[in-house]
Amino acid sequence: MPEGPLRADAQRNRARILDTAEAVFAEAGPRASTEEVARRAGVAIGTVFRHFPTKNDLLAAIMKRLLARLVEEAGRHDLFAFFTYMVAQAAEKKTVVDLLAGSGVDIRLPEAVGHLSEAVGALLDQAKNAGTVSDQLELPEVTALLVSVCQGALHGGWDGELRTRTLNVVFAGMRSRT
Amino acid sequence: MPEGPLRADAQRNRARILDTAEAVFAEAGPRASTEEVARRAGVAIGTVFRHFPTKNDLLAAIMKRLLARLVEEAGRHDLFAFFTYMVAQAAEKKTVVDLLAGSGVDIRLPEAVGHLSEAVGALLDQAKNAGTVSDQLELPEVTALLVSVCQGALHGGWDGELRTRTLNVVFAGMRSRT
DNA sequence: CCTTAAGATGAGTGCCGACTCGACTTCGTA
DNA sequence: TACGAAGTCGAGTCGGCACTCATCTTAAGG
Repeated sequence: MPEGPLRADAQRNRARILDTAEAVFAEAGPRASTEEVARRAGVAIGTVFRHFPTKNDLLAAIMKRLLARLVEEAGRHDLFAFFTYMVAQAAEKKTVVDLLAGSGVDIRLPEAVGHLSEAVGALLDQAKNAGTVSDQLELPEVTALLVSVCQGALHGGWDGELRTRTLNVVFAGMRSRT
Repeated sequence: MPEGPLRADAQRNRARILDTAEAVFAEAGPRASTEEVARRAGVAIGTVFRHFPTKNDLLAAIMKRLLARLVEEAGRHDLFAFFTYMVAQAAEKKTVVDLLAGSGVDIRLPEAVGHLSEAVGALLDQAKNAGTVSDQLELPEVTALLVSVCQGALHGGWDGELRTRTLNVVFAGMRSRT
């Protein structure tokens, strides 16, 4: 497996596979078969395995992209808006949440997750300075709440109304000093 | 498959299988194999399938027991204590939470879940009357929060400290009127 | 063009886990 | 104790899925 730059068609296929896989796993979770991904990407199964030697590699690649996007997105929101954004995304990203939590598949993306933590940490500091959250609030519980609420939204299939009501309770909790 | 009362040895095996399965699935989640359950219960695989014709039947039976226990437990706590109790249990009950959320396996236990909802509803009313939560707080978001926090605790593997801090934020949110 | 190595293909392999079934064992009863 | 029905056993079947590899195709430098 030479390391040089990919041939044009290989680049195209790789991108296609990544996009398709993201969609497939978002719909069906990490249990979806690699063959389904290949089929919907319009390539042979062997091609998928050429680019991503194991299914985990494929999942890891998707995760990395998604996390990078989230970090970027964090820069565009304040803490509350980012919570709302992530919960809204959760329903469409079964896999992200599942994997962020480590269920089923073993993937280690310490750096990628670390970057997201840092981003949330920045939002938290900013919110503290603005006085919109209690200054006793710390990163660990913020992260814990974020993951929790995403999981809940994901598995519970909340509608817009319930989502708002639930987030409002959490936000109220983050504002109030204990 | 006659319906009459079970033979003594069959009753023993059935109970053994249920207990073992609960432990196995609690440790490894619903992905654990039926054979593992049989092995650890000290019975042949065929025996498991005699009592529970499909794996889902087995999972459903476990869920029903667990939910019944939770409803009973709800009677012994107030709303906040019940939250705390459930989160503490979550780590040991991978399967309950997973299945409450419907991930992976399709099981419908409308009545059993309904009973749990009722029980939480009762705790909520009681808390409202006691003035320990906002009277604008409604059952749907309470349930959503409960499920979320259990999921979070389950997947995140919170330690005692973090668990307390996180729950305190949620409790503060439930107390404060929006 | 022509060459050639990177890449694509897809039938095939091996494994694992849910579920079956005919032979065997045990319980409960008379 | 003897008998039949209920229950147990576990090797075997079956399907699904991750992964392989010999063969064919095509991009890209000369």
